[in-house]
Amino acid sequence: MPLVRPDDWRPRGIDDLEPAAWNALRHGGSACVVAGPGAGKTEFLAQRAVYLLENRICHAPHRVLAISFKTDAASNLAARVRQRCPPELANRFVSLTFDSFCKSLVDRFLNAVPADCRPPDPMTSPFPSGGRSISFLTLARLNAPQEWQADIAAFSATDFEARVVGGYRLPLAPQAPQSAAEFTIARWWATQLRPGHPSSLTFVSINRLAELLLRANPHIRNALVATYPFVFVDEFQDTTFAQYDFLLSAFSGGQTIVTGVGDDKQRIMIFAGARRDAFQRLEADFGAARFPLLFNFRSSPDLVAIQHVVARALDPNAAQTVARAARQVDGDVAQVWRSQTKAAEAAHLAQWLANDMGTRGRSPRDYALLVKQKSDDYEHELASPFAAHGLRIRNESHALGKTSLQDLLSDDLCRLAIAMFRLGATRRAPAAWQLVSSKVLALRAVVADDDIGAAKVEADLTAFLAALRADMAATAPSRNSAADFATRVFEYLDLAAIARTYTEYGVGDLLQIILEAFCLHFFASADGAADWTACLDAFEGVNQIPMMTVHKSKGLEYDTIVFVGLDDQAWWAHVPGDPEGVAAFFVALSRAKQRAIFAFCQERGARNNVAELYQLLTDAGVPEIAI
DNA sequence: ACCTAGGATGTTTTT
DNA sequence: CATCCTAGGT
Repeated sequence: MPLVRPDDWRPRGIDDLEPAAWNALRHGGSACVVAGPGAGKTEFLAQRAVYLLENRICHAPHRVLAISFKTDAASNLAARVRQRCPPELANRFVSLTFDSFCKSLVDRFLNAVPADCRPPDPMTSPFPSGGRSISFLTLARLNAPQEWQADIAAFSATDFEARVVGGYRLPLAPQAPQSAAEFTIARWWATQLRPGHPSSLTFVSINRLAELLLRANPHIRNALVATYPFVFVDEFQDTTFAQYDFLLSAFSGGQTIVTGVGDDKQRIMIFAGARRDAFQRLEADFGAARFPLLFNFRSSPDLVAIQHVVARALDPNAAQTVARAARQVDGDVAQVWRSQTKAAEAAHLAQWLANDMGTRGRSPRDYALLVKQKSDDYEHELASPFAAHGLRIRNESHALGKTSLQDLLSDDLCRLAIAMFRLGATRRAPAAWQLVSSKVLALRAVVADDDIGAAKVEADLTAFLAALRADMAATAPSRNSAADFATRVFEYLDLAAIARTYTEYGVGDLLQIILEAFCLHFFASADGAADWTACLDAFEGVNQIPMMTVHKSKGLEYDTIVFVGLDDQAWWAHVPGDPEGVAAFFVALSRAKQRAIFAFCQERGARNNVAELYQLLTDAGVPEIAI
């Protein structure tokens, strides 16, 4: 394998890399970088990007393309690279999600999509129209020739799109279906692309159209390959059929060096259509070499030893990782808590958390409550026992109309409104002012060099905020007063201008969904708040203990995690021996920097199906304590 | 209007 | 497995 050695290069912003990371960073070909929990995946990718750019291994005008699954992962990686190298180099680091990359290709080269598959311009919002999968498969079967009906009946409604459509390449020219799969896929496409109708393409369709576009237009593919000699793919173990096939179609052939980073032991998205063999395919199709990273910068040595027991259950050849973080707590780093009733469990948990925060000087954000699913149920059960100890829970998935707390809090309009209210609640909020003034200038369509227009808008904004501040100071928070102020702020911002200025609110009903969710959450946060700052803190979850599913916790870390509901009821879908369940358990355990607690409550259910998970803890020497 | 059996759903992201 | 939804019946 070719090695590139620009010799004196040192990592930026950190002291050093582990030896395996150096090897992976300097490797001249494609690579599978196997990075367990706490290995510093994002840092590795950022350092490799800087290495390639600074040493002109990726020289202008060539670029490094980093593909992530989630927008925040893509933006975190981009921010890390910007911190680590000069802007003229960082500008050639392109960090996108799979879906935004595919959609940008289809949008840009719409007319190069073969005509019989070309969606109308503009494409409509690719969010799931919902609830047609089952009837769709039934209908397809009823319309199919007799000999294909049995095969079609065997397709599963839950993953037909991800596995079957996602793994299928559209033909360059229309052709008659040759199999049950092709027949059903053709019917499926007929629901996506209806001539004369506004199309509602899913993300899988957009991916397939992007793949077809590149295959049908070699000059576009060649330009893409020439632009990006280096491609990074984060969380490679979760690559779906469609995503892998896109990567293969677009970038295989030897010109592109692909770096896939991930960890099969954290492969928990099979149920949603991820491939089981993504890393093997990367080795086979791109000649990728394997580089297992061995350091764990997150968890204390005692926790790393426990993680290793679980890791060995998932992969008997799993290498022993090297703990680089120090232990900060006395006593057990992991325990199983066994309780009889949910009430006893909740009371003990609340008291223990309140006490631990007090004695160790920790904040609620250092802890996390992890659950398998249905966090709303656990939130309802735990909220009042926690309140009795002065603790509040921030349930990331908390339902707010058609959206959730986490989606509301990351929404641009919500952030703008909250910044307005922060400025209404307090004089000093420079970050909020920065955000509000720039967004309001955009909403009022003030162009960059229009100083007079900008001054007028800012004067108007200042006057609005001064009046808002005076009235908020004179009014206690309540559902009613919150409703009045919300109306006032949204009227000032001007919803029509918002729909005009930000494309995401222009189509579909996102604006309505966000407004409804904002009101629900804002009114609830105002209810009983001592003052407006307390209301806004409650809204944003300041000083609240995060609660989320294991799936959402992937990539995050906390001093102490408490897994609530390690029982057969919560793990109803788990069949003993299924690696995906053990992987979910591994993800939960490996979020902890210092301590992991597993709460078992007899009232919640038995522990026969999940006995193997408790056995792993027992094997690792984790004690069980009756509470 | 109400009952009931049977089916879908749950762990997810994405412009 | 538990819960919610809905088609089809009264």
